[in-house]
Amino acid sequence: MDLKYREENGCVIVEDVKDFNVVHIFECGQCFRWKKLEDGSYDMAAMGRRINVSVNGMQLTIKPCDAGDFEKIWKDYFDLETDYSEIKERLCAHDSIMRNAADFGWGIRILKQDLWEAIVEFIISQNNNIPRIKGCIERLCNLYGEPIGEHRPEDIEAELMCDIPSPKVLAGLKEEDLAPVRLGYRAGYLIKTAEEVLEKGMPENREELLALNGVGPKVASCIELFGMAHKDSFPIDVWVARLMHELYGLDEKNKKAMEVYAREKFCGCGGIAQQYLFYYERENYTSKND
DNA sequence: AGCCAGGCCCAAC
DNA sequence: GTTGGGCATGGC
Repeated sequence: MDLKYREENGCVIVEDVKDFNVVHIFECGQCFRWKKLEDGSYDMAAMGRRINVSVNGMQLTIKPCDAGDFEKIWKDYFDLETDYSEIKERLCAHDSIMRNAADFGWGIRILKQDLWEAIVEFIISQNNNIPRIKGCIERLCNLYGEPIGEHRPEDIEAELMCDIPSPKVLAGLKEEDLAPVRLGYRAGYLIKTAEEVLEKGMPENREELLALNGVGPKVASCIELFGMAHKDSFPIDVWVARLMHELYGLDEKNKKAMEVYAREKFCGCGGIAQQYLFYYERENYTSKND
């Protein structure tokens, strides 16, 4: 795909961006640190940068940003060279359930996040709920992460924007050092995993992910999907298991059958399908019950 | 107040 | 290889 973009006033502006909605992307459960500002744009510190992202019509603005950073980092981070319309056509052609889910979360894109960040965040995510996960990660970053970016007076929380702490920093901690973060039993997982990564380097495949302490099949799938851009990876948590039963009639306990179904029916992008379904199920479930 | 959450580890089969 | 108990914490 040919990306039309330009630098302007320290920003990069991308034109003709389709299938891109900041709420869908940042609130669909694939990431936990993007902060919504009052104007509807989103802020984060990551990849050694601090940026703000906004969309106006089909125009995406990343600030501050230059062409070098855009080409090197954000083009892939936001998966801008993938045609999601074409993927949705294939996924929904013979699947009215998927059609509803993809109509609902039409602007979702699977982010290619920093691998170490994905490892840390999805270890924390296990047997946990999304509001609390966000709090844990924010406390962890504020306590042990590197501050990033300029303090902008218009942003009250600007000075608190910090990156995910490095393996080296986390490997040097004791569990009691993490007590203020309130990670529960996950604190030990995080420290041991940081030690393993420091010693052996970053994992490169599923087998190496599963060897990390606190990483099982579901967390490994999330790391593959959101930190390695494996769009066929199909994480099955309690929400996905429930929806595969409710919507597709599969046995709620049989994860093997769900993996087979996803592989055979979801056109080689089970991870994208999963994210449409996950967002659809969660938003409808929570709005139904309050 | 109690059930639940983007599950995993480990021991016992 | 599979199954089940235990697990910190706090959102709702």
